[in-house]
Amino acid sequence: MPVTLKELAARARVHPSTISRVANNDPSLRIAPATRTRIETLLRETDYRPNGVARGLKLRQTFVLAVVIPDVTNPFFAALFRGVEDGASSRGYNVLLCNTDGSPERQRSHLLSLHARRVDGIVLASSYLKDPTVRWLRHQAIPYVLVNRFSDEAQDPFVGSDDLVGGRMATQHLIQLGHRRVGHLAGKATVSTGVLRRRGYLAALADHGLEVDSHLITESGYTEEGGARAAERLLTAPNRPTAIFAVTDMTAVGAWGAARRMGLRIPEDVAIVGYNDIP
Amino acid sequence: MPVTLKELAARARVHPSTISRVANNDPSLRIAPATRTRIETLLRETDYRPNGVARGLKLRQTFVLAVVIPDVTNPFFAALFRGVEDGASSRGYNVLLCNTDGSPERQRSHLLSLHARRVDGIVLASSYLKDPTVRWLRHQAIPYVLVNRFSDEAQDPFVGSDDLVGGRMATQHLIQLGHRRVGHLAGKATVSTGVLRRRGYLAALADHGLEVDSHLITESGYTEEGGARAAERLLTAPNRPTAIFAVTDMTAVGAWGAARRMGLRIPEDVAIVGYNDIP
DNA sequence: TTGCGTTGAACAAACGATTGTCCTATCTTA
DNA sequence: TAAGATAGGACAATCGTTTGTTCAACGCAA
Repeated sequence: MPVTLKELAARARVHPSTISRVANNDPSLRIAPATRTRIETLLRETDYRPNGVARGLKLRQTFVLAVVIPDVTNPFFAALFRGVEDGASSRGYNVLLCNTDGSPERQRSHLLSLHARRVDGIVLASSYLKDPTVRWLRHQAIPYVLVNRFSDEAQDPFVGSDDLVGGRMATQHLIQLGHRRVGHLAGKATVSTGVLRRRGYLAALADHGLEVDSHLITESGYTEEGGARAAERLLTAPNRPTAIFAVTDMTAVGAWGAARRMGLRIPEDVAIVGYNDIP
Repeated sequence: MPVTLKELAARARVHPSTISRVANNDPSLRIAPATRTRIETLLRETDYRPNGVARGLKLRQTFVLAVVIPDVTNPFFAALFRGVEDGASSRGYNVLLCNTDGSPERQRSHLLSLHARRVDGIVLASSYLKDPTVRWLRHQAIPYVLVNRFSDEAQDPFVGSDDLVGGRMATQHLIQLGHRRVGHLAGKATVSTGVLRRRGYLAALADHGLEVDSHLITESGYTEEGGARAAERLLTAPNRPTAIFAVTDMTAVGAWGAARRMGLRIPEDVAIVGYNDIP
């Protein structure tokens, strides 16, 4: 059992508060040098470290953050987490990681749990449009920031890329390579990235006077398998696209695999562009 | 500010302990049905959830686990984490994720922090041979399990693959394909996986009466870049190997990239086998 | 009416740490 | 030498829950 203030106090024959003040280097403490030395030695000998739980209760600060993402095996989110953890741990924080798999219920239950745990802050990268959980979060006392995806309806703290512009640029790139039939593996209509990147795709087509062929747009979700299935639909259809803009890199990878399995060369037979910049 | 037992007690005109007992469905509580209903209604109305920090202090159980790995952007460790988190969160636990980048100091500081936080358990997947941090951990009251890598010197709880047999099988596979000059991108001598897989490699060579050429063994570390650099060394040397056994999949990926850049075909010019089963 | 068993809760002591306040010697100074 | 200052810590409340114990009021039987 780890040592407590009370035990140390008994050993040093002083009051626990005195130990605490020495350990925390409280400037308001006036203490005899000899006593201070005695206590400091004791602290070192016993390798005392204050109980973080008790500390959290008293200070109302846990030094724990949380990152909520769909799935950490997706390299994009793994990298996102690393960024947070690197910054946090160097400042004395630890970071909880929660995977939602895109399930609103899992997200909700995770957030309730994080709230009860009194984490000091939440990075939420799996929000939906008009997300009830985000709505709830707004009324709680916990600082939070939405990442990558946002939830409309209100101004939440948000950091992410401009998906509209990004989707437009990606599509434009394909068009400028000479492609006239550009397909889109679209994200979900309930997620900001999906909606905006699709809108960017449409804008780019309009920019170049290309007509929208609804058969060239198919929902893929955000997984590799989803991308593979969607790409297969697109590429087996009559009059298939010569290029594809995939809503994320993971779906692009899926599309890539599907195209290869169908014997298509990339980029000669079909060009593929993703979105995320994963390895 | 979230609601507390004391506040609810005031509103329901009962003692806090009574609220607690109703909330926890304490069987030892005898209570008038009317009072119980009143309290239950109140609990629902206020959406009361006990403060996890206070609870953790009193119960001496935090319902927090921790996973310590070198780097979550490595798909192998990301998958490892997902496994833990899936099992944990369905049982009411949250999981802290710590990246060490293979640095003993970062590992040590993380473990001290986790200890102070009174996590309920630690999954450590970044231990060294004769690891002082593991040595320390053995004397603490926290349950732990070593994963993937182990630390010798003592019997720690461990789960992982048999790296000796695995390394042997991988190498054997290459030999049976007809390769006579099989190179090895070796892990570090300070890590169990590195040592054992190398030993497995050597055993396989011996099994087939092949001589060990020390030029065919080069340390690569566990990163993609390390694998690339090491493979480059191996492949530019005179009398280069026709096959390579890489200590992990990430190094194999690096080797793959290096070989391609050098204009070598895989597996015609050089065969590559990794270890981990990542996507 | 006295005594006893229930009912229905209140009480209080933890869990460990933090921090504002109070107290008692020992000096200092007039 | 009496009063005030200062040094050196002790005290105690608090953070929000949990849980063993106590207790008043009531009902019932003898």
